[in-house]
Amino acid sequence: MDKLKIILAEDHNLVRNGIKMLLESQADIEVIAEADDGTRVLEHMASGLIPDIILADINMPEMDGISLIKAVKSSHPDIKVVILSMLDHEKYVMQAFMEGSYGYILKNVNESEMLFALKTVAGGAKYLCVELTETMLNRCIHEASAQSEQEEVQVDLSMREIEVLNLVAEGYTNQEMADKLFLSKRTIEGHRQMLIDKTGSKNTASLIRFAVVNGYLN
Amino acid sequence: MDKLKIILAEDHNLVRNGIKMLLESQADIEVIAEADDGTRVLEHMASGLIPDIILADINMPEMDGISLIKAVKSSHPDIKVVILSMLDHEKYVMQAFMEGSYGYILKNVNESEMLFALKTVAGGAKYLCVELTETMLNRCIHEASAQSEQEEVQVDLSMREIEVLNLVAEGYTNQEMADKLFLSKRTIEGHRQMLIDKTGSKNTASLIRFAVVNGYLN
DNA sequence: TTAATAATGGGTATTAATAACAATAAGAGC
DNA sequence: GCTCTTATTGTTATTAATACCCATTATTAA
Repeated sequence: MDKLKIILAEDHNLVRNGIKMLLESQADIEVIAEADDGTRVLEHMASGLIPDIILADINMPEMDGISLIKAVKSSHPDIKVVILSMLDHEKYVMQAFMEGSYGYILKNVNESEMLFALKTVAGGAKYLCVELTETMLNRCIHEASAQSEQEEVQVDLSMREIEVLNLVAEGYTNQEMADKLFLSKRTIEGHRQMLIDKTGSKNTASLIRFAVVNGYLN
Repeated sequence: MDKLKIILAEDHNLVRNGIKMLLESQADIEVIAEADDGTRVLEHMASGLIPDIILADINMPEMDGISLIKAVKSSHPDIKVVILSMLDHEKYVMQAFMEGSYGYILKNVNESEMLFALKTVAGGAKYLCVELTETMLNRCIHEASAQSEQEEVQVDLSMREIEVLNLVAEGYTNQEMADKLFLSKRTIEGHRQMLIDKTGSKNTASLIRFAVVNGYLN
């Protein structure tokens, strides 16, 4: 099996050398080039150095990691970019993956995780470091539990009522709905009264708020 | 350093033996007990076999993995349960972590990921397997992009208008709001007209839907 | 089979909301 | 100082919504 070819892009010398030493200690990994900026990476590639993976700091002077992803994506779509970062801001994580990053790793990962990440990415999967995965999990759990705790209000509405409810929310008047549904205006009025009564609302305004909050609108 | 002590709970013999062989081939891991059901795990622990990690199938005959988490949590809160599963249903993943699981691993992971997962968990972090992390990432990206594409509607509302808007959504009539805010009923009517005009709504109903959807209600 | 319920409608009365014509006072910006 | 905007209020008219009373029909449950 060939060695995994990597270009390392990181503007701080000490950090770059440390990571390089770690990677070169592995028999199946080879750092074929280094760069202190995104533009330098593109220059390397233009001169024929084609890696499997680019390991890039998200924060570099001229061209940052995110911009580098875009540039690489368009010229060499099969090269995988992995972002290195000090920041655990979720915004950057999402942005990186949306732009096509294959990995996002905080700089405080240990050796084994870094190597595992590179092999995972080399295998075609995406990798998010353990610490960030945990953060994301906690957020999802939070959202899920917040959702489940508020969904106590459950009202049994008929199909017709839900249909009318949706039209009301779109701004239709009783007469318009009656014409649209081939019903009497009086019937629609009856449904609306039922909706207000069943949901315990005071009027249309509070009814619609209830409907949106509790997900009764398509 | 001591060996990592593991109890393996899995009702299918072949699978259990396979995993056991994989783990025992590692110098720093020891499978101290096996079980074909959650209840058997508790029996082992009652008789003095205390592991660092319990690796448990989510689907077992009597007591499943999730129930096992709860039982272990209450009697031995420092023991970490890692769930093994065939299913990639997100619901189970969330449920497992909400109950206090330390890991969730699909059965199709390779050896190195399994070992990495166990070491990560032993170190106190939570672990979600690469495949599921990717699924979750994709969902987050989806949500994020869906959010950003709809948030084009931005209306500049004054403090008063937002105040009135909230009261309207709570079901107050113009007269009630006028009394509450020490204003003329006619003033409230004016604000409501502005709200409808500014947001491009047809009436109160569509105004309130707009307000909830776009987050104008506290 | 009978009773209950949901969907459909009618009548009528009252209340609330919407719309379009205004004016005045206060404050911000030039 | 002057202008422009915003918040405030007025008058009047029309339209829409709400709240009761009720009946009929069809379907469902007991």
